[in-house]
Amino acid sequence: MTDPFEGLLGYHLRRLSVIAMADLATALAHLDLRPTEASMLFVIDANPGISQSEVGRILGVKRANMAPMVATLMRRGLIEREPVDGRLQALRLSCEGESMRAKARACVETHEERVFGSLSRGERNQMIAVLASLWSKPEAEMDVE
Amino acid sequence: MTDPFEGLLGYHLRRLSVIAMADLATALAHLDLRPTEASMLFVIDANPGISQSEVGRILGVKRANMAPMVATLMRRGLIEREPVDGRLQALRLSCEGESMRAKARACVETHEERVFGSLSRGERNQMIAVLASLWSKPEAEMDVE
DNA sequence: TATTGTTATACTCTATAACTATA
DNA sequence: TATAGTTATAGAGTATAACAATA
Repeated sequence: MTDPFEGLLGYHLRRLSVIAMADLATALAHLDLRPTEASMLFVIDANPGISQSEVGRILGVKRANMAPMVATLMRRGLIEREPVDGRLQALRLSCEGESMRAKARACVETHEERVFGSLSRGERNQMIAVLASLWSKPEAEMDVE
Repeated sequence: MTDPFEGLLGYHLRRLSVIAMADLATALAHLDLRPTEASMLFVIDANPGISQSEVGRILGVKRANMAPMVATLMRRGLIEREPVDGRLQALRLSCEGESMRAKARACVETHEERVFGSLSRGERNQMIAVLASLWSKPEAEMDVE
């Protein structure tokens, strides 16, 4: 029988994405981190003093769902908060947070090698360029909130 | 600031997959179908007489979650069931199911054009080949149940 | 002993709505 | 009037466990 998904890019995109996410989630669980929490550490590290709304905007996570995640990272002492004005709060990694970020980064890179190791660096970069051009374009059309 | 996700294929894979799935879900909602239900119609159409366990195995959906979905499609008169032996049930599309499958297929193709339209057919096929080689390989290592 | 199909149930992720405090 | 942050809650999607019937 003919494969009904043969020409459907979206189908294959999703199947691989699900497998990759499951692998990443399992790997990060050893650090007691979820994928989104690790991403938050990466974004805050790259943008010290960023607000949590902005982190959510970058990652595509809604304000309402950011609150409990930030609370969790605060409770664990991985990030610190400092008021900028009456409503903005600047987020930064603590020492433990920076240490955790480094471990998470290593974890993610091992994961990438495990899942995408059969592709050369050049092939991966080419894929990244194509994927990024497709998902970072629809910002205007998509309703990110 | 440097983009912390710049070299991470998995990140871009997921971001695009989420956007694509949201677009597909919205499009299929006009037919009152979820993406997985549409996929089921495609698989049953391509494999008349297939069992629901086998459909689940192909799509990566667990037995326990297949039951209510099959029940829904039966209730709507889109698929029919015939006992093969005491435990296997052969699934087939009804007339209405075949009509719905055709509509869903058109819907999916329009969706693919909308999301991936900036890629040539050749680029898409190349992407599909790479993605398929990555996700259809780990069958052995992954625990699909 | 392994498999099909079913039910019940829990957990995660995400979405909406409403609220406050502030710009 | 718009935005930041919070809380509560509802809805998908997916996970496990247990069961009966059958191979």
